[in-house]
Amino acid sequence: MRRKSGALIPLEVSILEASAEVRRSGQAEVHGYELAKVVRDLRHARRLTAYGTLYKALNRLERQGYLASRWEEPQIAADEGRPRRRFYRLTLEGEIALNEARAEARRTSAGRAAAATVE
Amino acid sequence: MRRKSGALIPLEVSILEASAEVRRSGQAEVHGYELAKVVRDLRHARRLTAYGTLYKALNRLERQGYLASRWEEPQIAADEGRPRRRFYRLTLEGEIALNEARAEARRTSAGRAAAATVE
DNA sequence: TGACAATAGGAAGATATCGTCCTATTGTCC
DNA sequence: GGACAATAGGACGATATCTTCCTATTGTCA
Repeated sequence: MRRKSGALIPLEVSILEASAEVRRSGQAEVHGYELAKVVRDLRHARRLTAYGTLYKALNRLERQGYLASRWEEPQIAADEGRPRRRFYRLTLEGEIALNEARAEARRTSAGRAAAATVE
Repeated sequence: MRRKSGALIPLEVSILEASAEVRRSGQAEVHGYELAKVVRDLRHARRLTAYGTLYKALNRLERQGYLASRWEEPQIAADEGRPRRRFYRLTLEGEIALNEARAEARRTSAGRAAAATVE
């Protein structure tokens, strides 16, 4: 797939959506692994087995400035006996991009609906 | 498999063997994942895909006092960007047990050889 | 429109450790 | 010797993140 400059692909929108969702529920940050679950639910059971896909998307979003990340304190992960997590949070730019994507989706579906009616 | 009280099973002998081997090469400790490779080599390419088997054996050996373990400093794993390791080292008891197992193996193979010659 | 280039997606593996569940094997006791 | 109980073994999944390699799709430009 080649990227239409500046546009977000569906998976990326889902990720931003999930980040916003998580924050709305009172959590400032999410780690990738948990995000995977939320995204999986948002896209209703589309399995997303390949975590590589998600982590690559997270990287892209961070490079674009839509997400910011920080690594968990090593001691905490050690205390809880699990691998270290990397936490992501939605940035202001990310929020704006998400809103634009939503608006765009509305326009498109409206257009599609109109077209469907006309046909 | 039921354990003959006090006896070591082949995998456990291999583990102790590998630990001794590693130490001989100047390394005081090994972590499980690396040990898996050494053991895999000792038992020539017997794949040992199931790490669960190895970690369970490590646990048994530690409970029996043949191995001692310590966890890596969380910061080091973090700095190197990988999961935390658990290091094992052969104890004195472990060394003794290993020597006994070796002697036992010699006796058995000698017995087998003799039997084979007689037959 | 058709070719090409760019890149997203998916599979799979690396890095580490551990838990659960079921099966297979073996020692022991009668 | 055969039944039973104990437990080792293996498959698989959880926890987390990331890399590599190949394929599929899509935007763009001629």
